[in-house]
Amino acid sequence: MPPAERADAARNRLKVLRAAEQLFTTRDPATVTMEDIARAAGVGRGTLYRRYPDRASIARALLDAHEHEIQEQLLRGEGPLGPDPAAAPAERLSAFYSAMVRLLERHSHLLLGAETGPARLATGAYGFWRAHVRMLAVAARAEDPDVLADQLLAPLAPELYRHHRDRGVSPERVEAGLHLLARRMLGG
Amino acid sequence: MPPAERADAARNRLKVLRAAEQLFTTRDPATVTMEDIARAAGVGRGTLYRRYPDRASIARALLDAHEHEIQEQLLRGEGPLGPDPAAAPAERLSAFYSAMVRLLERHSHLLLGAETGPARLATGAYGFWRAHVRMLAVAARAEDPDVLADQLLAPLAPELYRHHRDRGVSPERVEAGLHLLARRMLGG
DNA sequence: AGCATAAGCGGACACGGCGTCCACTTGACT
DNA sequence: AGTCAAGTGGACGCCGTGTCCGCTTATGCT
Repeated sequence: MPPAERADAARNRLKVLRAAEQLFTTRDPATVTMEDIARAAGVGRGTLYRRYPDRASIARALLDAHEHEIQEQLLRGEGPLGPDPAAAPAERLSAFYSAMVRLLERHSHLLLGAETGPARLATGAYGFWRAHVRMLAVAARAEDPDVLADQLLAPLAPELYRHHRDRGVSPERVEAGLHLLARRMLGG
Repeated sequence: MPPAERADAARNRLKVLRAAEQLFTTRDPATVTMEDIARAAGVGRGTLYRRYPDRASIARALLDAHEHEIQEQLLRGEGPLGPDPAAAPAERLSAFYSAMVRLLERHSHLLLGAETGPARLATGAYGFWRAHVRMLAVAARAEDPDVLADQLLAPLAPELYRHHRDRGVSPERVEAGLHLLARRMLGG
């Protein structure tokens, strides 16, 4: 097994994560540099690079816990979010959309810091969401689940969510639009 | 009126555009640098910057003609693509989707070179597409046309299209998915 | 044709972020 | 206390960006 993390390393990891979270929520995540984070955390550049190769990996580390929580609920949770066989696919997709809107609302800064553009689609998390939505599409006897899954996930793009919010659109309106999408595309 | 473009300037503009198009289609657009383009075009960096402040503006110049063609058809064309009052909104959206898939298929390299991420939503072209789709949503008596329009445009994100194509999904399958979306969301 | 002028050109330059490397420090284990 | 691997941090080289300015060349006028 891997040797335990050294005390100073752990201390620095926390300093880095705190500083990064602060910076991401304060400024435009795209403009935050590695050096900014290192300086704010009070560590050297080398120390930062030792653990995190780039900005995205730091954002991902910050998101990890939150994303895992949702993934956990999808796999084992109660109600329409979890694998309830009684719930219709459309209902389960709606519940998933709601959970994602909550995630976006709370952490869109991090999501934007994590990956924007093509890289997002190659993420492990994205693969998980796709697998889930694809499964729902299959359950709803959709024509082409592979394509449909990505198309149903497209409106969750973090940049679109931020765009809406910045223009004064409430999370509820976004959610309502997504629920309609779920009902129309997977509804009985 | 502005003085006419000098002959050498015009010559260089063409050299730049040809070189850029070549580079964009050959390599990953994201990795093409200004210097690459200048070198390939056989002009100095200063000359390049004189006209184009960044890579995106070059890609946009290359796209311009194609996008205007579609915009022209939306405004004045025949059939369901144009402003045919006899065509149902769902039908017109399907026609729009088909046109966009053709554009993506032919020029996804340029679209990726132009803007990826948040910037895309602030583009003039995107605003035009949104206005069009919004109008169709209104015609179909949709609940929240502003939000719906963006959600209907989301699956046209160039990065998603490339992602599909790279995984062996045919344009026809993408198009079929979009047509289904159009029918379900705006259909009678 | 010759000239004056402004538009165009292009390379040198400074800046900033990236990622690496390595000599030094510090913590863990005996 | 001693050993040694893990960790640290800043200096360094690289690359792309965008600007600036002295030189060149097209153009229009006489």
